[in-house]
Amino acid sequence: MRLTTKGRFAVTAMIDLGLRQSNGPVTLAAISQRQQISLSYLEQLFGKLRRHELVESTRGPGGGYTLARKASEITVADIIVSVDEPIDATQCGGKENCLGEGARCMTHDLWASLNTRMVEFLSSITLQKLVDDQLAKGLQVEEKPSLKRAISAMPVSQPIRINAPNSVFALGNAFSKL
Amino acid sequence: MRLTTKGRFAVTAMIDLGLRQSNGPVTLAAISQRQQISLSYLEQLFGKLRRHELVESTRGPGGGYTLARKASEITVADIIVSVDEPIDATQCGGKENCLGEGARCMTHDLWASLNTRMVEFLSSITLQKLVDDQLAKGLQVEEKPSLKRAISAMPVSQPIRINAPNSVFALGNAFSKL
DNA sequence: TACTTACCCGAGCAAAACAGTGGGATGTTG
DNA sequence: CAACATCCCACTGTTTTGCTCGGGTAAGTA
Repeated sequence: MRLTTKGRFAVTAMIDLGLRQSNGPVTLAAISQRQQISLSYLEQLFGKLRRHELVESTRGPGGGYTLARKASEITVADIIVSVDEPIDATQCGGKENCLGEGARCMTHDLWASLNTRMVEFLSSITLQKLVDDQLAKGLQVEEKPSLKRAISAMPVSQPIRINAPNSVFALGNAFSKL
Repeated sequence: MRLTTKGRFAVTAMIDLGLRQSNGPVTLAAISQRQQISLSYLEQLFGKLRRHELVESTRGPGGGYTLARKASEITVADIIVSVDEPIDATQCGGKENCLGEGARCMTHDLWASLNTRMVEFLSSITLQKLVDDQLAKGLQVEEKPSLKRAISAMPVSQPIRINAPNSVFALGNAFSKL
């Protein structure tokens, strides 16, 4: 489990998608504009997200991406491992007795447990939660009803624009040097 | 807050230090051998750890590094931010209204909260806890009493070698593909 | 059919980060 | 003094990041 800006981009894009997919597929071009992420980079990220079955794609005009399952069933951990993939934290290739004498290099057990704790933590945060946070923070999702294609079985879109507790920057300065 | 192998190296080295500093200063050369981390790389990491006042150095023969404060007062978050430093997760330089129209680019608040949650989590894990885990896992710290220098006010070394619940690899395979 | 939209895919590329090397300087001890 | 061990800086090679370009393919519209 690595944690880089790459994963952040992916999570940001997924939130954007979660916020707007109730109108039908969302194009990468739109996400690119709103979130200031290069289109080609988004394509690479979503290629991975699609291969990990977190999103589904629809080609052609009116197409774009939608979540492959409910936002409440997608976790931050899912997203991050999808784009950050491999990583072998143990650095000795997972071999036992990496230092001979049955010593086993410590990082083994150590990172095993720390890593699972990280994964557990990030698995406890669902995309739905992050989407709700954004809505609660006063973000407005502009309806774009100019859509020809009626997606089959469009789920009941959750109530939108729950303008709520302000304190927009309550945490914003808490890590100016992080 | 980034999370890479660099931070892992630092945490690993700090645990090694925490395990053995009761005998007096620990040399980087020794940590390098035990943990299989290049000496020069360790020097760089400990340079940062020292500048962040997590460790103290003693030069000359018999010298080495010791923890600057009790292991129970050093957290994983402390270590990681020391070596991983800067990172501006917001990508718009912390400016408000980064997209004009008072829109504020979402990543702002989002990463603020997710980041603080990460930091909170990693701050809840002390070095002492990790050291105890290692001891509990059956790691044996060989005493090296051939030490001439008696460090002033050597703290009472905690009981060592608490061979305890086995299950060494209970979690080890839980993330073969992480 | 032609045209547009939008996903798909690969090659490549500059900059940064990662991990390590080398050489030397400084300070401490015996 | 010599040995030790931190300190410090510059430099290297590899990987990852983040991005561009160029060309595909599938789906919808006229």
